[in-house]
Amino acid sequence: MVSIKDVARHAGVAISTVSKVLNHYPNVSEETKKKVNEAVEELNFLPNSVAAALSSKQAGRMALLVNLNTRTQAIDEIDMRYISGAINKAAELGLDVNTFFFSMFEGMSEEEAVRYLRSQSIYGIIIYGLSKNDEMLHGLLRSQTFKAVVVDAPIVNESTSSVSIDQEKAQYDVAKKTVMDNKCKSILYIAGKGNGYVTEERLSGIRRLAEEMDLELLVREGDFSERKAREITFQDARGKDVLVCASDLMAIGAMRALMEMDIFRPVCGFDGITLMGYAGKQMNTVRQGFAEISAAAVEELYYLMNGGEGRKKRLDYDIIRLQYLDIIC
Amino acid sequence: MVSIKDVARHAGVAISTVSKVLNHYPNVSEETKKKVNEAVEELNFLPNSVAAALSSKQAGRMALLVNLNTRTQAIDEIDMRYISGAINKAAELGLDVNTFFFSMFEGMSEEEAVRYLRSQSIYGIIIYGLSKNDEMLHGLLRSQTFKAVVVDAPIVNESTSSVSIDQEKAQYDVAKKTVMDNKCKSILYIAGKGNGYVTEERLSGIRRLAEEMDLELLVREGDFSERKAREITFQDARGKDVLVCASDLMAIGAMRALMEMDIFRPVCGFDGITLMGYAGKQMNTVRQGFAEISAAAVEELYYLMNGGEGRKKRLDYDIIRLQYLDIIC
DNA sequence: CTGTTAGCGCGTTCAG
DNA sequence: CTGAACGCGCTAACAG
Repeated sequence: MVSIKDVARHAGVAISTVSKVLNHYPNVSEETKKKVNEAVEELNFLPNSVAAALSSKQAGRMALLVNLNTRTQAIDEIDMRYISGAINKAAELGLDVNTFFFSMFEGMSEEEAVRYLRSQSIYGIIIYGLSKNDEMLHGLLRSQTFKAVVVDAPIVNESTSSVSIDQEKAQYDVAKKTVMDNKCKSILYIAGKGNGYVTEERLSGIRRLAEEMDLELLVREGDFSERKAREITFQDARGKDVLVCASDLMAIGAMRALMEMDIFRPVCGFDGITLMGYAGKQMNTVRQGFAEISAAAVEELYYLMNGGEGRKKRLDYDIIRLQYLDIIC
Repeated sequence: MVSIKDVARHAGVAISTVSKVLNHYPNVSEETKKKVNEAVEELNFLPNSVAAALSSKQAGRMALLVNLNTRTQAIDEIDMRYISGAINKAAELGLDVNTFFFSMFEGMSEEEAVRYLRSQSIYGIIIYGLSKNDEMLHGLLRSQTFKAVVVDAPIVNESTSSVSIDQEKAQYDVAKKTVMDNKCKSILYIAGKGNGYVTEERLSGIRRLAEEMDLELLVREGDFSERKAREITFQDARGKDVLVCASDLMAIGAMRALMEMDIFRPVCGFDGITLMGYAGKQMNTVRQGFAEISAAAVEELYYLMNGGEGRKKRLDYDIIRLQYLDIIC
C-alpha cells in the first residue's frame, strides 16, 4: 500500500506538507502543491480514511441511524433510497458511512449509545424516522455530542440541522388537486402516527385546505398502518367524497378496501413510492425524492462537521400520478 | 474517551496484556484475565474499532458490495433485507461494515477497486447480485486479494466462499407443488437473465421436473424483468397450463397480464417478497430468508478472515403462499 | 511557507 | 506469562 510517506519522498517534501495539500490547507505554495499532486498521480495514492479518522477525530466518519421496519415493504423502499442516497453522496465527498438501525440501540442509555458510536470514531449522525418518543435520541441531540442532521423532524440547534420537504404545503397541494379534480365537498383524512413529526404538519396542511375551501373534514388516526387505513375506510368512507391519506401505504390500504366495498372514492397518498403502481388504480401523490433528501442530509452534515451551524433545509417535491406500467422494468 | 491505556492502568498491567485479553490470546493467566475484565467493566471500556483496524490489518473491516437497482421496488426489498441482515450480524460479531454499490465501481479497473477498498482498510467483502459478466469482480475474486463471500453464485477458492439456498431443488419443489395442485400437463417457464448464476440452476430444476413428470416445457427468457414477463405471458400463456416464473417480480407481471387477458392459469414465483401480497391473487413461491442468508454470509466471512478456507454453504427455504392480509400491518 | 515532532488507540514482536 | 517499545497512516501544533 502506498502511503503519504511514499508521496512525500517522491515529491521531495515533508509528510506534513503532503497532508496539508491533500486537505486543502491555506499556507502552501502553488509550486509545492503541484509537486505533491503530481506525486499523488504517479503513485496512484489514495489516502487511508481509517488512519485519517483515527488521527483527526474531526472529519470523516458518520453514521446513518435508520428506523427500519422490516415487516413492511414500503418502508424498505423508502429506507433503501435513503441509505443509497446517503452512501452515494458520502462516497462522492470522501466520507465514511456506517449504517445502524434503531433496534441496535434498544435498551441502551444515552451514555452507552455515545460510547458505542465513539468507539467507532463516529462524530456525525443522520437520523431517519425519528419520532417524538425516542427519548434516548432526543437526549443525544440535545446534548450536542454529535454533529447531527435529522430528516423529517424540525429539530435544530447549534450542531443539529433539519432536512425535509414542506410537509404542510405538500399535503395541502396534493389534497387540493384531488379535491378540485373531483368536485368534492367532504374529506376523510387518514392521518399518520400521533408521535410522528410529519403527522402534525401534514394535518395542518389538510386543515388549511378544508378551511379555505369550506370542506367538511373528518380526521382519523391511521398510524401509517395499511391495515388500519383499511379498517378506517370500511368504517367511514361511505359518508365522505374523497379520501386523503398521509402516506401511500395507507392510500393503498384504503383503495383496496374501497374496491372490496365496491364503491368509488378518489384517494390520494403521500410519498411517491413505487408500490403505488401496484395499488390497482391511479392516485395522486406527493413524490418526495428520498435519495435526494438523503444526499442533501449528507451535505448538510458535511457542512456541520466543517464548522457550520445548525439550520433548517427545505427540499422540493412534485405532485404526480403513478400507474403500473410506469414503474415496471 | 476511555482507552486501552486507562484499562491497563486501572488493572495494574501493561497495555499489551489488555490487548491480549481482549483478543482472547492463549498465554494469559486466569488471574490477570479477571483483573483486566473487571477493569473493562468498571470503566465501561469499548475498544476503538478504527484504531484496531489501522493497527492489525487483519480482522475487522468488511464491505458489502450490492448490485442495487433503484428502479425496481422488489429489488429494493431484497437488497434492504440483505443489507440489514448483514449489518445486524456484523454488529453482533463486532465487525465494521461498509456498504458499496456496484455503480460506485463503474469504470474502475480491478487495480483501482483494490486501492479504493484498501484505502478504507477493507480486507473482506461480501458480494450480492454478481452476474457472469462482472469481469472486474471476477478478477478480484480470482486474485484472492480479499477474503470474500459470494451470495448466490457458485464461486469458491481458498479465500472465497459461496452462500445460497439450493436453487435447483427449490425451483423443482415450488413448481412441482403448483403442478400437482392443478393437474397440469404443460409449463411455460419464464426464466431469469442469461448471465445470472441462479438462472441456470433454477432452469435445471424445472427441466428435471418436466422430465420426471413428463410435462411439456416451454422456456422463455424473462430477464428477471416484470415487463418482459408480462409480454411473454401475452404471447405464450394461452397454450400452456401453468406459468412458472424464476422470480416473484416476473410472477406478478405474468399474473397481471393474465388478468388483463381475462384467462386463468396457475402461476408460481420465486423469492417470497412482500410485494407478492399485492399481486392480486395468491401464488406459491419459494421463501428465501434474505436476512438470514446475509447473516450467514457475514459469519462465513468472519470464518474466512480468521483463517478458514473457502467453501460452499447451503441454507434452507420454504414453499409458501402469500396473500394480501398476511403482509400488511 | 516548510519540516520536525508528537500523538490518535491499538496490535504485535521480542526480551525478560 | 508479562511488559516495553515500535509501528499502522495520518493530522496538528510548533519551530524554523
